[in-house]
Amino acid sequence: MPELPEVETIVRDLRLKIIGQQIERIAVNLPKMVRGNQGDFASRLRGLFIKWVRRRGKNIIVDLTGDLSLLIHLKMTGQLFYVSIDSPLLKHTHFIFDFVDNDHQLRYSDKRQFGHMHPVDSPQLEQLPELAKLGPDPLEITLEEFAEVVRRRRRKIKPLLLDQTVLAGLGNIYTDEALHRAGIHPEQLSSTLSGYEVEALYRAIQGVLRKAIEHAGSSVDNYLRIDARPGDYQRLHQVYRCQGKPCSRCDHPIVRKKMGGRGTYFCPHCQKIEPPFKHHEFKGHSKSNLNSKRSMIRE
DNA sequence: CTGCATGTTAGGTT
DNA sequence: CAACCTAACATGCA
Repeated sequence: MPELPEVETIVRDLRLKIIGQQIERIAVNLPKMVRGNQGDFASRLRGLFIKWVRRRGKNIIVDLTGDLSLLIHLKMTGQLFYVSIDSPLLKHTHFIFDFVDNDHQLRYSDKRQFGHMHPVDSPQLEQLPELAKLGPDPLEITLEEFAEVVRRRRRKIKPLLLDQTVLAGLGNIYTDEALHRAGIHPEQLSSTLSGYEVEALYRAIQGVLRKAIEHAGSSVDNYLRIDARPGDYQRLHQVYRCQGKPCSRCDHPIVRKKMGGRGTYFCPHCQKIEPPFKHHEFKGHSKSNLNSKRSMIRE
């Protein structure tokens, strides 16, 4: 569940709490959640100071002294909490970090145990396949670069946007929200998008992500902020888990459809699959082209 | 009991 | 090589 806006919120909140702190000890309740050498995880990190916290796609990177970085991926149900040592332990708490001279703990809990923590020598971070393979951040890519990747590939647009090697950070919620905002059908072939549609999609992705970060992410199912408060953006979802509700733009009901194994939410009325644009048809001024939204959009 | 939720990777097929 | 499909991971919920 945690996608770019949720991970970004966690990273920003963590920065305010743990930068400069020294790790006193770590309790590892479920060693298999550690990637790399499980045996020396706690001893390797003990005594180190937290220098910085950052995000790469949906990964959290905690940079420590001693040229060590801790790579954390929450996958679907991972949660990080920074809470008082007195606060009751949640059921699936797998790691507890204690800090020197501090009455708060950093806790990692993960119901389904898909997430992981991975200590890596900082200089070698970028060579890790899981980071090296990631595409550009959707908030940093330029329109030109975005247009290039979208048009060079020949894939349905939704799975393309979900592919972390193409763009790093979008998940199921924000692809559906962005496609709705741009008025593009999730199964539209990426190579058939007009220049206008590519730009609309680019702005929709960035607009949705920025808004979602402003609202501290979407709390559906699992995600909570590090102080256990929920995010706020789920109230602003236009399509995700809104099946049956009227579309905010055209009033037609939002539908849910299984696509490539995942739930996909869209408005079949204002997100239509457009046929590939053919220049010679346009030059001929065929009636269907003149009357379609597409021909108005294209030069 | 069944099916569904979702991120990612592995492995296989087209 | 690219695109696409399914299974797997583990748990809880309707």
